[in-house]
Amino acid sequence: MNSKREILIDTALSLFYKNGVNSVGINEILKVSGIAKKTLYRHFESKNALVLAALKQRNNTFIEWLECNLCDAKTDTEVVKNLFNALTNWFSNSETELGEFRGCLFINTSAEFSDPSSEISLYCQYHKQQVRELIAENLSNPSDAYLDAICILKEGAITTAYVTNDLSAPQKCIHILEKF
Amino acid sequence: MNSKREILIDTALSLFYKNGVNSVGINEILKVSGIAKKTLYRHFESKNALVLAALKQRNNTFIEWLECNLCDAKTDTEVVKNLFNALTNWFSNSETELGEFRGCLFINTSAEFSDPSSEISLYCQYHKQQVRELIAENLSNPSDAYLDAICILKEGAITTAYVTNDLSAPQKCIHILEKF
DNA sequence: ATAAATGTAGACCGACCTGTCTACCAATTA
DNA sequence: TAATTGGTAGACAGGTCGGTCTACATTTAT
Repeated sequence: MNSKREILIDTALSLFYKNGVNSVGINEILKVSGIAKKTLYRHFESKNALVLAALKQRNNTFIEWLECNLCDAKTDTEVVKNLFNALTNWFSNSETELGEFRGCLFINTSAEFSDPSSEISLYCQYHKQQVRELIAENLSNPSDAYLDAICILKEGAITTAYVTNDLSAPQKCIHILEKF
Repeated sequence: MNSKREILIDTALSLFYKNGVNSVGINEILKVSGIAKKTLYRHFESKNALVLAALKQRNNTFIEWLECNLCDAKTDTEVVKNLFNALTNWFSNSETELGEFRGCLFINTSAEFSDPSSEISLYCQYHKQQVRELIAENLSNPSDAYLDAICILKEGAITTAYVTNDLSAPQKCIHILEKF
């Protein structure tokens, strides 16, 4: 019976994403999930372990979501369009499985953890690699330069949308890549 | 005599940038700066006020630094080159006045403050506008699309460099913009 | 010289943090 | 039936948080 474990991860993830990892205490997660502290510490040896589990969950959800959005593209330009249209939907809260847009959890979490060699920072880095590989798999023989451009613009779109509240950033990225 | 005030801001800023705003306590700032708590609260009514002052200081430093890097450009492509070369220098810790690279303080701080209408989040947004305007001033009749491209790529370069540790991102941005 | 402002040192407040522990309950399994 | 497992509730420990306050020292201005 690992349903408690899953409830803990789901609750933690939604709170972490909404308010930031360091701003959410264990007790809040317990209160919201209605699970006892002892149970949490049977499943996770520390808060960091729970954070890591939540990041992994988010990574799975996100990769799956992105996969679905890219898979039906027939040309490279369609992949790009699908990718950035998907971002637009995410930013405007049309993708329920991703939750209310609050930037990228992995960027946000990296920002909170100053040690780049910590397990958590490394996992954030890993997530970005995963996304990059997924995009690469959906392109036909992409050059490194093209892939780099897509990925940098993707990060730029996420950051711009979140910090400056400009939801049109992904559409601008499509135009930029048209000329590439 | 506002030297104490300045010391507090400088100390707070360097700690905030290194470790994140929420991870740095008032007491740590006091210990490092060697200033009494009462003095801090005479100058600032709350920690948030100190955070805001530190952000303003960072904004000034950053804008000044960027201004110096852009001002001697003669063509638009030179402005772009100067901008992204400056980012490269920043990321590789060759710009002492910006401190050891730990991403963008304003992006990081936005990530920590979940309420987008808070004064702090709004100031982060303001900073990005300031940078955009500064870039615009150094370009000759730039189209909105061109300016958008530069700014999105800039955010992408910062985020990519920080999260995935790819210091070459700015140079890739130059190539992307060459084809624009 | 006197008064006001600015400073230091740090005790203290109530709240919250992660993590441990006791005590008890319910369900499954040998 | 007895024992094990997984659960609840929450006190507790040791520490940090932002912020207030007292008591005293030093500087500045009138």
